[in-house]
Amino acid sequence: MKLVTWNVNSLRARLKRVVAWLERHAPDVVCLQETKCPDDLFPARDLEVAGYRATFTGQKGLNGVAILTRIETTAAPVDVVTALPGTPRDPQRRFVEVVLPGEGGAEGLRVLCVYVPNGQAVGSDAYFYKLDWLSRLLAHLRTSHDPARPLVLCGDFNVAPTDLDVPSPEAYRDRLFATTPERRALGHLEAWGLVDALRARSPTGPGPFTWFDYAPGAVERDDGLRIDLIYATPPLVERLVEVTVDLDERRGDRPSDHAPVVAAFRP
DNA sequence: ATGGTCGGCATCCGA
Repeated sequence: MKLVTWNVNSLRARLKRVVAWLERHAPDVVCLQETKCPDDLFPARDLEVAGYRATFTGQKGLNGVAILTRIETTAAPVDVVTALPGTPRDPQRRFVEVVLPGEGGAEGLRVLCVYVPNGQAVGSDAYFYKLDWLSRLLAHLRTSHDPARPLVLCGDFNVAPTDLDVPSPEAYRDRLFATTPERRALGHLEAWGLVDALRARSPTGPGPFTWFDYAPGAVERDDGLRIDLIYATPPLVERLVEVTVDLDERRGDRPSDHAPVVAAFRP
């Protein structure tokens, strides 16, 4: 089973690249963030032609997430949730969750796809919204899910989990994406039972980075951040083969500013 | 030492 998480920075602007990528790699599960696409304009037909079912929630201009599943290999999603549980309802479209039923009574896979708020600047209202959003995500896991079951939580977390995930720990000390409260929030997710899949297989750094600024030369200088993460519960980590960052997809003509992160699992 | 680029939407904002 191959799963990818990818912040596409506008699905409609990226559609040709996304479809070409899906045809080249044939992933079974695809978690997309920043689709920037209202539901009535979501390119479901184009994705279906490419062989994928889509579960999505979006809004005009900003945010938006989707989970695509390969029709040929994957059962239709059930138990769909399209907003981060909790009150008040989050007005921003940043969360989608599905269950992919297993074959012949086998246990299914729960998939959560998130686009964590950026946070704008340390100490800003947006920063506290980000921390609050992460604590609501933790509360949802604690109240509704079980780390002993197969579950993946993946997406753009807008947090570099450790000093291995930034180019220079000194330069990033207490900066947005690397502050203690942001990292503590990820630490709580890990304490609940999630494992950072890439770091489990690639224990040294710095990097690999998944996001690079559009400013010229950022990719060549390897001046990025690792903020696109695949968290998995232990029964899935047991089946984890490898996790890779497709840096090629960050190059060339009009790429997203994020590279796809791909995890392969044994059946 | 500074600031560079995108996408969506409207001539600026968020990233």
